[in-house]
Amino acid sequence: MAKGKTSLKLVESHVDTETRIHDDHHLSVRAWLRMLACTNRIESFVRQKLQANFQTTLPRFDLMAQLERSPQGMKMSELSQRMMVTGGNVTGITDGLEKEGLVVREVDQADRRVFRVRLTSEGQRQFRRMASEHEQWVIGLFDGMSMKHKNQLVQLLGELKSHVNQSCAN
Amino acid sequence: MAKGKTSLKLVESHVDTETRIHDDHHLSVRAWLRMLACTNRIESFVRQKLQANFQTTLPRFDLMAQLERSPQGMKMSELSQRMMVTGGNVTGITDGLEKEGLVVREVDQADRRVFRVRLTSEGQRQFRRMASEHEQWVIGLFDGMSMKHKNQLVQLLGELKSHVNQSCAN
DNA sequence: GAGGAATAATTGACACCTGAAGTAGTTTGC
DNA sequence: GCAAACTACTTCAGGTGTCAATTATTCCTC
Repeated sequence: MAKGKTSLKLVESHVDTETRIHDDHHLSVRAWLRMLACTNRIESFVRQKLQANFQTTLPRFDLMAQLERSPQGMKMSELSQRMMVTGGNVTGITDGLEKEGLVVREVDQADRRVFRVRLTSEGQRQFRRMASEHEQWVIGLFDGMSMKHKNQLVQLLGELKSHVNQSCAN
Repeated sequence: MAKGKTSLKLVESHVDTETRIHDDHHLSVRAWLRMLACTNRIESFVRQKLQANFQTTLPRFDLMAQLERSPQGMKMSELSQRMMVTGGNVTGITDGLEKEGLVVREVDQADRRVFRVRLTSEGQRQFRRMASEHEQWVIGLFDGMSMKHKNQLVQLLGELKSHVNQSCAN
């Protein structure tokens, strides 16, 4: 099963017709499409910024974000779990970052199947610069929203997340 | 700039540490990461279902969804806009669907630069089956949520979307 | 009505991403 | 002890995605 990057771009079209959907039964679909629209816009924005300001990509940034909190390094399989992507994917992204000198693979002497990946000092420096900007971007995007509404949103999304997790468990 | 499918999988990790973030300044980041987590889970679920039940993918489904409302066909560039992806991408997805006999390209006599793409009758049949199931999946995922909360969510996301659009406009 | 700007679609290089198959090292159970 | 089962990682094929360059056609202006 391939998983093209962005996908579920039912978005734009449904967004266009969103106003025509009145049936309460469709409330779920509306919520979903609207959430998807928001997510895609924000992701796209962050992606552009990362590319323009740091010549890097979201997956690379994400992997570095994982490593930044584990100075002792992480196993490939841990990265895979945390990032919710397949192992093969982690291999590829790590290859790229290693080639750029931002991370290193180190064999684990205790278990020679394992690679511990960690940020180089260059990688750390670079990530810290990116992370602080990244936070500003996100804050900027949510800027017009009141704290109360942000809180409500966090609540509702938390509720949704748990429902989704239950449904997916099957 | 490459755009790996899923990306922004800061998700899982941040989700894990979410509870440790208390600073109100980070409310935006929390909301963002939580929304991303929800979206990714739902997308992933829908993707799996589409693959398992119909041996198709989300982008293909999305493209067919566009065409379904335009029996007279759509230009490639229209599809590109609606789906919010690049033209080159539409070319590829259309190629695949055409190969499977679900859509056809027809040259527009009025403007010979243009291809009109439309669903074949086979494509229509297949899409309708998929669409109704798709709706059920989404409704199922939102099932535990009260109508009131769904409405709130739709409201808040609408607000967010307009703020994001403004910020991105620059 | 001819040349240049604009538009429609494709192509190619590259980066993700997945699932499945393959390799190498560890554990387990008898 | 040692074969089978398991685990960690890589590799490969295939479907998305992007951007930049190319081709073909149309529009626009003088």
